[in-house]
Amino acid sequence: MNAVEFPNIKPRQRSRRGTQRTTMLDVAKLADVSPSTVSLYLRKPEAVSDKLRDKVRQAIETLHYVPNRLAGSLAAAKSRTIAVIIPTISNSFFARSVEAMQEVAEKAGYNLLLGNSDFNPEREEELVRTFLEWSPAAMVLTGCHQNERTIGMLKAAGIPVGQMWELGTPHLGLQVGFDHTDLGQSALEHLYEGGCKHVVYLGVRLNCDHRARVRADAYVEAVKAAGLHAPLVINIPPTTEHLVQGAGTAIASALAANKSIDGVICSNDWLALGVLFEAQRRGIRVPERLSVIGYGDLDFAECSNPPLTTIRPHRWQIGSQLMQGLIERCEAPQEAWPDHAVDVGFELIPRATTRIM
Amino acid sequence: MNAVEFPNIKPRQRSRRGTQRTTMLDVAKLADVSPSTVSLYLRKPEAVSDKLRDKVRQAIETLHYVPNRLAGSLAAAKSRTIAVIIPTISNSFFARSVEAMQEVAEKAGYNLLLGNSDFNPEREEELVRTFLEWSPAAMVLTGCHQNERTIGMLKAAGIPVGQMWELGTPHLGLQVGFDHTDLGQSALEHLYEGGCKHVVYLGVRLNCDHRARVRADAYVEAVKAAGLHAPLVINIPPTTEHLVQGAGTAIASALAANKSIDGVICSNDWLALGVLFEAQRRGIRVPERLSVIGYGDLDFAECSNPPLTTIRPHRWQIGSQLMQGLIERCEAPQEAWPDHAVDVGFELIPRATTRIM
DNA sequence: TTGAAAGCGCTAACAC
DNA sequence: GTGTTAGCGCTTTCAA
Repeated sequence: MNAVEFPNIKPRQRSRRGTQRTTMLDVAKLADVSPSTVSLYLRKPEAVSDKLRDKVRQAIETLHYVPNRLAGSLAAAKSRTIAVIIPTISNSFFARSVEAMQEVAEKAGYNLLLGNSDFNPEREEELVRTFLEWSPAAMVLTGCHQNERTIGMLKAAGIPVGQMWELGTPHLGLQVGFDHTDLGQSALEHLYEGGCKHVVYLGVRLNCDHRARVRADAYVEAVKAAGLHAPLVINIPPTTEHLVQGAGTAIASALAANKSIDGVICSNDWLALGVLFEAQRRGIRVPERLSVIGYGDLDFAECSNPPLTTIRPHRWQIGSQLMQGLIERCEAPQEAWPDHAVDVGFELIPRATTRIM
Repeated sequence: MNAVEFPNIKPRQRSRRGTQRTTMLDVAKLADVSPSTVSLYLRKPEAVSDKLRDKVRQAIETLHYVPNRLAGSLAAAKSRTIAVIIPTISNSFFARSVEAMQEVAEKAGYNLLLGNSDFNPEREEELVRTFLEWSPAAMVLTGCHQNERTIGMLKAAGIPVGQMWELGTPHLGLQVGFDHTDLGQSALEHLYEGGCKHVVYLGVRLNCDHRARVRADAYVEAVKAAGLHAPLVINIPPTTEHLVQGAGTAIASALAANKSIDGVICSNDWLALGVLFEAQRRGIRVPERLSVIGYGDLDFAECSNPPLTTIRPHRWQIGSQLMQGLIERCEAPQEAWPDHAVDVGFELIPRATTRIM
């Protein structure tokens, strides 16, 4: 049996499945203008007459109107979100770049969708696929070791793509980074110039961190070219929790196996710190008996004992320049997106863990 | 003069402002089913018959169809994005929690929109406002020092809200964190128990980092209660780039001003490291002459010289538990969102920079 | 189990 | 400068 049917008392309370949310229409009604005027006001306030501008502003305020970006982006077929994929957040190298990107993006009215790939191309692919569903205005990737499918999706998406921290192929649009081969060579040269006769390379995750791998490879080639000794790359097992510890252990056993080692290039400052701690523990004099060079110029590098010689990447600059360029592209026609690479370089900071002769 | 006008050859190439993008309609046509069947397939594949399921799957594959989440979220009046606001990314404390949240969120099919407030309530407010425009499914904040307007917006939004790293008021929904007052007291107690007679507190950004401030205040109260000496809170000027350095300088001058100081509680392990470096430089024996306790249990704490006594917050757990709870709330009716606080505690790790008697 | 149809809240082309 | 109107691509009743 049917219950007594009330006629629709409320004359269609905002449609079949209304959300009660304050909409642009509500604002328009209150301000006594058309919805498109409200829309225009929101996008180009200067194109609205003073009188209406005031009315609209006031209506928005009294209603606490919050525009729905979902609807806006859908209608405009473009969003103001930029997707960023980094290997890991817990790494101040990338974190600083992300922070820089946030700052730049926000000023231009963009939001960041963040994901971490954990140095895994398949996860990167998955993230790109998911992020693309949000119609981002642009996409930022770390390095240039994307797989085929990722590249394909990105090409098909037709949005500006940025790659940071590395220069090379495949080139997906805008690159901001520096030459890791150059960096690896510079580190070795610095140690040789300081009088080292036998330099080893200490790294972690060399199998998945492509950039560290490139630096290590550069070291190997440069050692071969110099011909003073055989190259040795030590890859610390990635028990991430005890990275610093691992470096100490690794260098200790290398030193035990080969007494002639007198220089270490570390894949990052954390490892270098571990080496320094170990040297201290064993009474190995740094830099006389063992020279150490790091990478990153992290906070502690300047005041460790002794202060660490290291190589400083321009972490902030990488992020801000890339985002700047990307946003420009977002607001320019696609024809104005030539492939472009910006080499921001790096800086070798000689301190007290290496000798200068 | 008008050019020769061609009649509309292409019969309305997907509407006035079509985006050429492959849509659900394209898939439906190819699979020879209705759009709603495709939609259903995407959301509940098991509700579609085997035959149609296959046809749809195949059509999606051949067309490389990527659903448009913007449209989906708009139509459904809910999205699968969760907004996260942290003070700063370049801080492995929060970074680890974010990583944990990412992992949990992703498994459940959610994406993270990230923003950093830089410890500034006004920036936080601005971020909340912006993020709300995206109709997030939930919102995560750090700590519980939101301003009135932020709280108002959040209440009005009617979405699950999470607060991490701190327990207290205002309570906006789900809190996962620990008691910083307890932590401050524990640190002091530990030093007193080790025989310290005069303990100072070393911090940074105490004016904006509420949690560090709470720990410092707890120290002050506990010192007063013990009555052995006057409390002293040193607030390092926030020249962030040389945090470790700053700690060394600060402790050096404190020690010079008052020779009786024999213990330091550091607001984080970085500062503690700076103190350790400084002690080494000046030949101050740790822990005999000066005991040091940090906070964070960062990577290097275990293998510094001497290994650092510190307090470990459960960074990963905070993120994963909070996200877990939030997602549950997203999928439950609003009535099932009682205010709830989870105290995950912390762990004091005694190592070699403090004495145990 | 499947399909038709009516929006979700907004933008943008166009006319006035 | 302002309003009218037709979608953006999807979800979700509702009826078959």
